[in-house]
Amino acid sequence: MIYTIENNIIKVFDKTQFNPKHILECGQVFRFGINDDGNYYVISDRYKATIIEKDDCYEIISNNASYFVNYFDLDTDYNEIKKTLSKNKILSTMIPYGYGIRILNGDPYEMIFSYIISQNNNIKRIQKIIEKLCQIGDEIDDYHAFPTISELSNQPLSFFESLGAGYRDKFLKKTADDLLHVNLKEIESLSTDEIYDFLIHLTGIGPKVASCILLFGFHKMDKFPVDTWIEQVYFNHFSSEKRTRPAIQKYFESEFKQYSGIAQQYLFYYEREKKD
DNA sequence: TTCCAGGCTATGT
DNA sequence: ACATAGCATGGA
Repeated sequence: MIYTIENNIIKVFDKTQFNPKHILECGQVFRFGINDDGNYYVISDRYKATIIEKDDCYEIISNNASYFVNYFDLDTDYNEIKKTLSKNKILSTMIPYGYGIRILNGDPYEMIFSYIISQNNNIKRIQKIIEKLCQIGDEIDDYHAFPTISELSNQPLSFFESLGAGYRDKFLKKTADDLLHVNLKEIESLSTDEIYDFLIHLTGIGPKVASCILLFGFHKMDKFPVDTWIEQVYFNHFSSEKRTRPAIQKYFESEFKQYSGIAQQYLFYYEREKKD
């Protein structure tokens, strides 16, 4: 996709494959919001970006332009991907609702803790719990960085209990301790199956959460996480054949292959958006 | 009051 | 290998 960088401002020139509402509200990220002036902002790891719409482009204003070029996956052409995915007639009717979706390159540690919190939970409450968790992160300008793994593992269980995370507090504490001496940079170089195996042995991570972390934290686009919304969209639009969630995941991954994760985001956004 | 939310762990068969 | 009870919290 075409973009330029000047004075730490990224200009994105193709509004047909970059839309902040679609990107941020399709469920892949939790630390975002809308400023008083109506512009979206997003915080990832230690960095913050604000997105402003101009006549011919979107401007991404941040404290680390190169970080956000990678974060927003700007070197990938999503119009080509949409063309391929549109061969599926059902999906092709849903893509227009979230035409500007892109898969973000989130920080693996942040994705792990965020998606442990997400299980059997709703997005508003997930966001509240994560923001509370971030109070112990570095203060930068008007926001907090996501806490480092040592900051997290230094906290007693009572800290996690104070987040209002419910029964997940013990999962968070145990995973923080287990990850303290793990270098995720080394994990990143493993195969998708090996990373999945590593993730699913952590406490509080099952098939769905592991798939989300692979997709949003390790950019493994062939993963198709199945939650209650996707289950709905499967039964309402794709098949009346009864399947378990793992079976639904296999069904979609064999249909959408290396672009499964992107297809999943279009479906998730479509299903949630029409209820708002 | 009951049901549900980006499901997982533990415990059965 | 597969099925299911129990789980913390808060909003509809």
